[in-house]
Amino acid sequence: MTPTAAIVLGLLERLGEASAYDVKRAAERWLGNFWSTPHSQVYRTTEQLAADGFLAARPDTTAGGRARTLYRLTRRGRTALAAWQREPLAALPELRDPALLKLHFGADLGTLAGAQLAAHRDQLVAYEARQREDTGAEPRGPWLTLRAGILHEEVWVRFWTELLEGAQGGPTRRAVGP
Amino acid sequence: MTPTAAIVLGLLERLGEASAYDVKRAAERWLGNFWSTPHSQVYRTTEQLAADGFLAARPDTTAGGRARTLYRLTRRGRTALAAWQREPLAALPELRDPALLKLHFGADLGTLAGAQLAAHRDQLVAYEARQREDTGAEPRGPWLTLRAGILHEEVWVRFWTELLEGAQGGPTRRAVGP
DNA sequence: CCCACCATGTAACATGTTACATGATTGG
DNA sequence: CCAATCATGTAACATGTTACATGGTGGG
Repeated sequence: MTPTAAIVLGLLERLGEASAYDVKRAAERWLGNFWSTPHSQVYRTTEQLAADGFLAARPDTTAGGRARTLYRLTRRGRTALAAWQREPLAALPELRDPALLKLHFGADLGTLAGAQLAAHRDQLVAYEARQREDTGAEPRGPWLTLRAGILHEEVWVRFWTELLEGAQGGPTRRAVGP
Repeated sequence: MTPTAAIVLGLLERLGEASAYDVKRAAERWLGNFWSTPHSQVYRTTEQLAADGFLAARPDTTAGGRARTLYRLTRRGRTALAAWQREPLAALPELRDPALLKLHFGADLGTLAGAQLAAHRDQLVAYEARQREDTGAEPRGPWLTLRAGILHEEVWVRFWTELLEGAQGGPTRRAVGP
């Protein structure tokens, strides 16, 4: 079960019968915070899952609008999703941030830290705004992932801010202390 | 310039002439902290960079040992690396953590948070040990990326700890406050 | 001398990214 | 009615992952 497959199954459970495009929009709305899934990926995955019997596909016949395919979970899909939800997960993600690569290889601190700091600040503001919109009524999952995003953005802001301040102090000083 | 290409060029600048395997080991040592690069990827990239004129390749002729190819930067490679280092970078990384997916889709909090917490704690301990080994003499880049790793692990530990405590309080309570 | 592990690759396949194409819908 | 945008896909290519293959080397 690849992450994308889990996303499609999980969202279709919520959406009932839906098109690949619907799934893509739901993914943006609910997961866009920490996981992006290009639409081409979603189309490929729905097709694959249907071929493997996890989804049932049928053409949409409603009058008007372009032809499209609707999907819904089969019993098998539901079972697979539930099994995936139950499995624990000990694997850790990598930071894998290109900005850290540049930092490692000696990019100019002021330039890099300035650009990153601005971008992370914007992201943090956007997340906080979204968090304020949250009524607290919906399931906890989405709220918690948003909180994770906020915590990490706070760390990035702190990290690049310290670097920037250190860079202003001159290149011979150590930027941050232990 | 893909990230992998930048890694290969950056490491070869440091290593002088080296084999793909040497580059892979250096990547593990220096970048393993936040970026993994499977050896197959490194072999493909050195070959590609050589074909494009960024690296010069020559067979290793030293007696004994298996035949292998040694690479070094060409002038063009050096120029490309310097240009990459100068470019600012405003793009942000995604968390893209499978554990957050499970969390979003309602995995059991106790199980998931327990497994993640243990793994992140181990990682944090390992990073802190490595940081203590650091003499402070080497270039700052590697030290700074290690620090970034530590800050993020601390956040993860905090995040999953709060969830775990919230889960013990019972599923009707909100796990964490704003 | 043989087994395990290091070193050096190649190959197949899955995933992710980018670009192309084109039919509806809607706002100006 | 035209342009922009939403919706619905397909295709090509790059990257990442996993598995295979096999030659050296060093320790028991």
